[in-house]
Amino acid sequence: MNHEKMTNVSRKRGFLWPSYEIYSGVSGFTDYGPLGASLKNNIMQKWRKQYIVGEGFREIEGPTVMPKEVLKASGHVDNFTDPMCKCEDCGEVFRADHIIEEAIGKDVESFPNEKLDEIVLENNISCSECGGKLSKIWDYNLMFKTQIGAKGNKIGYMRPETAQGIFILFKRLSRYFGGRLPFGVVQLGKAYRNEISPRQGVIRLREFTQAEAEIFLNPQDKTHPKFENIKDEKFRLSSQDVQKNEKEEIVVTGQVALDEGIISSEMLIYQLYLARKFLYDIGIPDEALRFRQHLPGEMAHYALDCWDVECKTDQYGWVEIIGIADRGDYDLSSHTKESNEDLNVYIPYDEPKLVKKTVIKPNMAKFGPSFKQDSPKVKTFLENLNDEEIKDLKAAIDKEGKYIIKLDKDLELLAEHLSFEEIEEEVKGEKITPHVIEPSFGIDRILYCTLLHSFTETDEKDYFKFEKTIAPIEISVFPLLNKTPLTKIGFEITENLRKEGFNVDYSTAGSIGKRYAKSDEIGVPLAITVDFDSNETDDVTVRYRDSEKQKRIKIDELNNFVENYFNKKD
RNA sequence: GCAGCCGUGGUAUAGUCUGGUUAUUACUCUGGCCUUCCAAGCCAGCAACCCGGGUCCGAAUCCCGGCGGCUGCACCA
Repeated sequence: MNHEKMTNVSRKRGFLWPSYEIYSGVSGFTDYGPLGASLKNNIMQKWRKQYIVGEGFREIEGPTVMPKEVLKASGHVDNFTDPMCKCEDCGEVFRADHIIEEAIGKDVESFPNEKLDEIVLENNISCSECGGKLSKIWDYNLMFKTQIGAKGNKIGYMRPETAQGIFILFKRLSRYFGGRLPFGVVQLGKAYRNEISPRQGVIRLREFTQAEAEIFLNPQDKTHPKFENIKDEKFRLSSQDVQKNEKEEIVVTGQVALDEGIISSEMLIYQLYLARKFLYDIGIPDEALRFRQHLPGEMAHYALDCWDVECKTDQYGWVEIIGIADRGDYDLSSHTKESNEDLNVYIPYDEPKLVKKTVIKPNMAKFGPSFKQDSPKVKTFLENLNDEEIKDLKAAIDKEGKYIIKLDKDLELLAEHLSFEEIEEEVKGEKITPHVIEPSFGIDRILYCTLLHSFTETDEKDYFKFEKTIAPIEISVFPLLNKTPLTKIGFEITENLRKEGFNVDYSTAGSIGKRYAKSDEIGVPLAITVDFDSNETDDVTVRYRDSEKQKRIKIDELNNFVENYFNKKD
């Protein structure tokens, strides 16, 4: 692990570059160079393979510009802000709640801005730098704001997370999945947050890539069919208890974590397992990872429970790279309220439930004479009673022979007006608002950690020891010298491998040693060298990046050999 | 956003205090030579004073503003 060397190589070789460099750059943005872009794509492809192919989730792609209503409902318009104020003399900008707290020693977090303005006036709070007058307080919202359409009266925001795009499609998605829970939907794409002062390179970007899965499930049933397979997997956990009481991290199996209530559900544990498996497959070892539960005050406005996967770095300490949250029904309920669309599913019971209940049979023949024009009202009243009220009514009539209905006037209901019947009713299911378990991956951070932990220093060389399935370039082809027929053979080999779908670099530049060194450095797993013997013996040298061992392979068998090596199934 | 330090080819740097010839050096990179494998050698070449303004006969160098980087503070649902 060596941040400094790694970032140098990554800049030099074309993984990560600062954005808008020729205009002196803008912080909080980053460019992926040729190798970085490929690496990122490979990581995202691998992610798709795990969640879409492996778990049967389905992918959607929504717009990145969202109308205000969506983010109002999600809570981002109101909660994704900081109250700010500015000194009218020196221009210094402050967090309003902080400067107030400092001045009067009272916690005013989540007070409305008007209230904060009042407090500033009443307590005569001034600029802590120059003593100048403070401006009115405004909200600094971390979302990028824009307008939709020419009139400019439709406010839009760049989405601050990809998740909302899935929630707002819930009706169509639940129909797509046949109305059955659980189901999983994923979205990969850009999200935007206008950070006040981003630093730390690719760790905190204003525009970043997320890969999120939203798993909709029955709140009564957070089990997972594959939990059985992973219940003995061990997890290194830093729970709320561990953090609050400054205990050692605990290492427990999934089963124990469930039994002792450390993690609340099978589904959540299974997602922790999947997240770790993914990271392992792209070359981030378990030792570099830990699971940390959010503390109550730290939790986002929507979360019931949240576990971060954190990765160890030498430069930034433990960095959050994945958040796995139980969002409860927060989002679907909020969107139901805001949009007036029912975002729920009908859950049929395994077996219809037989519910015993008492129903009222009004004796309509007696109604007319007794209630006259009030008859329909009495009928409606009786029809709208719930089980509890029917019981009370029956009890009253059994005991006292009458029941007073209080409508616009009191009406006396007698035993002769109605009869009761005990029936058994079949209830087949109920409507519920699903809960959501959300694994949310920060792709840029994960890519950084992949670079950091793949970067290997030995006595001979420093290089990216990528897992071969994510290496941006898979094979290097080198004629030993820049001469025919070596170049001709080399070029043919390159073309053949490219036809098979391999990402191949062909180069004749510089000495063979230099080319090997560069090829290793950018993490190409295999190099193929054509020499003067190749022309006569029809074979070439294959060299492995990690061991630097070489072997001769017949040119005819080359495609087969590399396909086996990369285990490519297309 | 604030404070301190900093910004010279792709990389690492000399020169800045004390303004003055064609901006130093090494590596890298590109082309060539090389009949045999791990950054070799030889020849040739590309390539820089963060941006804008000011002072001055003259600015990489001094002054002001901006942008960016690092560190600290603040911020990071």
